[in-house]
Amino acid sequence: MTPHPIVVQIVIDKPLAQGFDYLWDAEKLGKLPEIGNVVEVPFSRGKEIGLVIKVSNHSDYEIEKLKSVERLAPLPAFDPALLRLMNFASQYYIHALGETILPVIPQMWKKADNWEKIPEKLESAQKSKKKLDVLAEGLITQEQLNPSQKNALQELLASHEKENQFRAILLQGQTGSGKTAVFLNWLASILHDESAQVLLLVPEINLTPQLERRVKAYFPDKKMAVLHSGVSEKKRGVAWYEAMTGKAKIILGTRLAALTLMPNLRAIVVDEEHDPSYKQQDGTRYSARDLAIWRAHDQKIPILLSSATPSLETWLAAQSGRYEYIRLDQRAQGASLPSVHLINTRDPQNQFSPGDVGATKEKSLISKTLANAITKTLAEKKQSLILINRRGYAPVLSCSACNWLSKCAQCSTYTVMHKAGALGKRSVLSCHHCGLAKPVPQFCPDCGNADLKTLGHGTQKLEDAIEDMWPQARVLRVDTDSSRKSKGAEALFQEIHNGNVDIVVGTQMIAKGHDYQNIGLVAVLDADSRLYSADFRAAERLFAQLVQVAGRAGRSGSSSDAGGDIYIETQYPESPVFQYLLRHDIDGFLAFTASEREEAKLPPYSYQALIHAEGKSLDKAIQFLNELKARMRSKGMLTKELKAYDPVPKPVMRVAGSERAQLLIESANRKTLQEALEMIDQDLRQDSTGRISKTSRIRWLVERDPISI
DNA sequence: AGCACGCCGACT
DNA sequence: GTCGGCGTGCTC
Repeated sequence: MTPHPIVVQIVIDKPLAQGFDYLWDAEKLGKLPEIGNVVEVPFSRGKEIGLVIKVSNHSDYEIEKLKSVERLAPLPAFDPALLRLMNFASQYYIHALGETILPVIPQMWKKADNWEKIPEKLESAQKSKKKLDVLAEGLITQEQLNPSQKNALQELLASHEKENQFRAILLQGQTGSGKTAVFLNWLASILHDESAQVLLLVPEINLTPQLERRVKAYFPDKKMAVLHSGVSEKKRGVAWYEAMTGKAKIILGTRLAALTLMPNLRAIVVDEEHDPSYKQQDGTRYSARDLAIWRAHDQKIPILLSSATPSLETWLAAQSGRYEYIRLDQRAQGASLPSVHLINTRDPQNQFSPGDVGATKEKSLISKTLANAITKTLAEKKQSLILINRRGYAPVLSCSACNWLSKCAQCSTYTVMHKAGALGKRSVLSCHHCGLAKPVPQFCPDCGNADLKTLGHGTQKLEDAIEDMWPQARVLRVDTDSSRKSKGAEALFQEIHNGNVDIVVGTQMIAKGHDYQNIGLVAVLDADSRLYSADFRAAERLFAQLVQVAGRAGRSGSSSDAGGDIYIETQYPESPVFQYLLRHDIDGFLAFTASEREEAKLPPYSYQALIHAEGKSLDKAIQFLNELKARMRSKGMLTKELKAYDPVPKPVMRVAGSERAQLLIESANRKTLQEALEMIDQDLRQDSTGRISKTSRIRWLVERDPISI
């Protein structure tokens, strides 16, 4: 053993708070260790991929017992800026450092056996990429900016001399106002510097080939790396490598891209910054938008947040001057705002009566008023989009004789009836929470009665009803089921673009990220289901979705007439969500929501965290959380500053056989909450005496800034 | 998180 | 007598 062994501390992808020390054999590995190196180490009986977080000559552990680093990945070391971000994320979201860092490494780099063969792979990827570049040529690379866009761009560029400085900018503008063109032009100016890299974050569902092509067309001579879960493993591995080596200048990706190493990162754009998909819902439950802002601040670079309906947090920051505020209210290309129509479904005038021609009251799932509007839209040779946020045929099957309802065997939910597909597949009852599907029974399992009825309706049933009502119309259903069956969502969207469809029935996914040219009407059928929810953010989300949906109807760049119509069926037309929407008053709605939240001391006027607990029985989960709360009290943590509510079952209490509960913790003070969460985490991890009995075998998780409660 | 070790109940 | 339940501790 050498007198001065090189010792490195490694973190691995396990929920272990500490790192582990290993010896570094510089001769065998060919290099001295660097903080941020990706390595393979022996761990327990197997091997693990880890990251070097410390290099020294000693270990608190017995040197003789140290194992050695096996291999060093042919990757640049994670730089200090990225490690600062990882450290912050790990602390803030109360997750082990290793569990925060390692999941960002693409699968291709997690197999150490591949490391030697990787250069070839990278080369073959280069070649196949060339083809795409050729395809991208010939696309429009410039767009005419209208005066409003030019102003916005000027404002962005004006403070450009403030290099090396954090700036947060909210770019707020209606759908169709041309936000994308503005920020792409802004990024272009930053990319004048040959080595500069920019990060463009988009919500999960918005990253379509369309957008990718558009960005590519803007920057034909810049290398772009696309990072999202839909990209093949190999491509992702290559893109990630190109981002971290600085080769790729434009990194376009979903939330996971926010944690990618970019050595020359100079600007960040978060498109649709309010979108809930920026919040990761498993693993480290981070908000990619919030982390991006932290990163921009830390690295002293500008970040632009773009949205038609900003999150309340961002909007307030812009209102108060903490963020720069750029408005873009003029719609591009003369497109005008759609007219919003609220259909009061309680008003009999809006409903079919038995004597009506066309559809009977029983048969029609939509109001008479809406049906008339669709007929009119068809006559005008325009397309209609009909949204209902429930896929399948019907949300539940029931027995007309006894009170049997189709329930999932392992979850506390009803199973959704899905009708047979074109491929002769059987109709099934499927659970949308655990995925379990079984054939639809012929007879009631409880009483044997053959008369089983569906309750409620989803996209499939609506599709059937629409086909019945307008037999001559071409109807297309777009939801995760139909896009799985055909060649994916893109193929379906293409059908709409090509004008091969008259009426589109689908879930929210139709409304995202696609600019259709010939939409005359958009209808939302189940808005009420999300209006009065236990989740205080439901109205905000619904509003944002409705504005987005309305934007689809308003896009009519090619035709000169006014924007289309949006119809919303509701029992509560007087609700503020709809009233502000009627006036297209986004700021009014946000101001109203802000005052409500302030009064109720809800976020962003307070800070929250959820402790999730999951166990074999609900009682055990609740008991665990009660014990935790009692411990918090006995430790004097529950003060005026920090409030713990009572543990409650989760909205879907039982999933895949385990039962779940949650405890909400709230404080007006961010730091108080942070400290409390750290204490709770330590307390729960401690394996010393006096800890909460592990007898109940509860799996628990701390979630910071939950977006739905 | 896994996984092995080890200590108590119903049974191939 | 064992199989296997799960509480406990450990992983450099």
